[in-house]
Amino acid sequence: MAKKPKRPTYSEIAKLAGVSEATVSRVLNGDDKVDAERIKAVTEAVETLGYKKNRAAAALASGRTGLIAVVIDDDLSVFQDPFWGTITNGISRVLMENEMQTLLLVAPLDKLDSPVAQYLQRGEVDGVIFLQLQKDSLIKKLAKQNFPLVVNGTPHSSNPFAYVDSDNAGGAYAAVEHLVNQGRSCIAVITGELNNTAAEQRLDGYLAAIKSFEKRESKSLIATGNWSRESGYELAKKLMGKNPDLDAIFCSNDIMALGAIAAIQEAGKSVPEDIAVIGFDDSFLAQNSHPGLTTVRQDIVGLGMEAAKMILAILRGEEVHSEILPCELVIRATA
Amino acid sequence: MAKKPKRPTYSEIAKLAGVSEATVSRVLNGDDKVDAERIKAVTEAVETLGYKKNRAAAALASGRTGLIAVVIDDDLSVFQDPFWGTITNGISRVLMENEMQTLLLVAPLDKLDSPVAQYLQRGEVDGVIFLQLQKDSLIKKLAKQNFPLVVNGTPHSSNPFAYVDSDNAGGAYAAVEHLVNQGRSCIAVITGELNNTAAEQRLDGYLAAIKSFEKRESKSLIATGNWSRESGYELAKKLMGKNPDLDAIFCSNDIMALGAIAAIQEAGKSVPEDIAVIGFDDSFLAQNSHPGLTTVRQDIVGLGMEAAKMILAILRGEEVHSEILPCELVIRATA
DNA sequence: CGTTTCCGTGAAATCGCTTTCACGAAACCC
DNA sequence: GGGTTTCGTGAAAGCGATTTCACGGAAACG
Repeated sequence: MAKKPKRPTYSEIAKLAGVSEATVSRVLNGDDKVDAERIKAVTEAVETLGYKKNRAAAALASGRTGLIAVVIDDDLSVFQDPFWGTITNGISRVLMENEMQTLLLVAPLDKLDSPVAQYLQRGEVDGVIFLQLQKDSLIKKLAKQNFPLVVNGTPHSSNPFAYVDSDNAGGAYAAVEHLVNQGRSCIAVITGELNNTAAEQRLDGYLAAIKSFEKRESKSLIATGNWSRESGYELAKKLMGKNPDLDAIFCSNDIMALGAIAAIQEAGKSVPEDIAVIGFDDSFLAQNSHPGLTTVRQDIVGLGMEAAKMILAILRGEEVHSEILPCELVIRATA
Repeated sequence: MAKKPKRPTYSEIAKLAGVSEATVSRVLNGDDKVDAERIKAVTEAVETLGYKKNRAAAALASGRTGLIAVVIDDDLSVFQDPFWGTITNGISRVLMENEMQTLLLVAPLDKLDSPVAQYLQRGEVDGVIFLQLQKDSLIKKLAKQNFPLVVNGTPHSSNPFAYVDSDNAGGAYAAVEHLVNQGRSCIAVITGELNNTAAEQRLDGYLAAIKSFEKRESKSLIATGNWSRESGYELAKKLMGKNPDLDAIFCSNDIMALGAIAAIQEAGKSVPEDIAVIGFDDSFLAQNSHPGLTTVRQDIVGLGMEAAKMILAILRGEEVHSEILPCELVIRATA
């Protein structure tokens, strides 16, 4: 099967460098209390022999595997969404630079004793990054056990675990601000499902902006959607019906924005002349829409990179604080 | 950091089952030449102790890591594409069922001595699945070394490695057949970049169908695109210009199809009344387009699952043959 | 019935690295 | 200056499986 070129081991390095294997280990693991000369000798020996550590052996001896699990919930059409691919890219990049590997765990998370749950608690990985926190019972359990973990997305209550998230509220605020600057005065919002913190935060950003720019506030300008194109379409219709002077809609994601645009155009109005529309995510959909959808972009790779950095910090025993990354308004044709 | 509930080892199992550790190993690794009674005893002991194998130890002793790498090229906007997330899902599922883990390697593959290349050859994984084979120098090298690998996508020449792919030609054929059945007679094609085997195969399928249904064949009906919306838009314009009686376009992906539709509508014609359009991929884009895009769906999860099964078979030392999965025509509004 | 082959089994070596422990030398203290 | 710390170092004991090897009994042979 595989060839056997017999890779060098500590034994050879130790011999060549004229030190003990223990010292080789110390040097290779960055233990500082080693004589500079020996460090140099070992480093050179490693170099000339082309030594690469055997991870399995290291893992067995140390109990640390060098693996970080990225857990993705299996259900849903999660996989239609390029989001997780992008964030995983960011994670993987940072981990690789730090000699750690990314282990992908795709599985349903509902049950506390699911294979994944067991796997994680079995010490097969050093830490875990959750890409979604809807079903957080497992996360809570692990957090309670003090298992190194980082979550993507803001948790509901003041949970005890570190997380990374985009500045959803800030992004929404910027979107509304842009609409205001364009002279829009009757600005509506179509939210996502409100049991979701991202949806909440985007709504909060909208509300904060409306208040701070003293635009019209009204229940009739707030429509609760469910992220789907359908809901964007229907709710835009409703909003237009209730508010004849409506001149802008901020949608909590791109897909709903596209639905809303369809509804507006069907009603014989034009975008953005009559009604401006802004989405959220800057998804592939937004990038390939016509007219080009103005939207709020998240730094998804950045989220992944931050998450990875945080888990590494946790493993080093450092105190970590959650990170909120800024969003960027991408102005195209619809607003 | 982590707790120490001291997991059971072979030693405990052996004691409880009244056999040697060697026998425990034999049972747990499916060696058949063990007395049925002892197998039962060991199995029960494993059960009552809740034993789970320590992978690091197994890896060290056996030289097999239980890890399969999934390699994705880092450059490009690969990550905008949900494709790889979906296929990885399929891979992961099958591997998990077989007690193997999915290791994600995201990295540039151009150089033969890139970190990833080194990593793979270092025996840190048992096998590898490549999700893209543009830059196949590394793949060829590994294949030459007899390293267990599977590739997604049809390789150019008769390369010596196993691959999985969708039946691109068959899907294209079905699309054209559908157009023919609808009474279309002047059917054009917009291809992808032709250095790409998928683009080639889709074109081949188109050509085969045109020939077999005896529709008009002409260079002027074949436009070479580059997968982008822009190229779909421009080429559709050109095709309409050259062929006044054009009544259908088959596009090699959804994005170009969307571009083509825009061009057609701009020219004052309607889809599908005047000109029918079919895409390829059934991407998120297609699923959320209006009017609904008729397109060809690949079984992407299936590709992943097949790839995983193949690598497992290779590891078992079995002979494997490449797999071509059928595509399915998804009929919506545009054709 | 004696001899040879076959087979299931356990003892023990091994995989390559980490880490504890103890030791001698150097540095510190009063 | 004697005694105590501190510090760098190497020997050696694991880590928890796998796998080779040799043994003894059963089966097969002549």
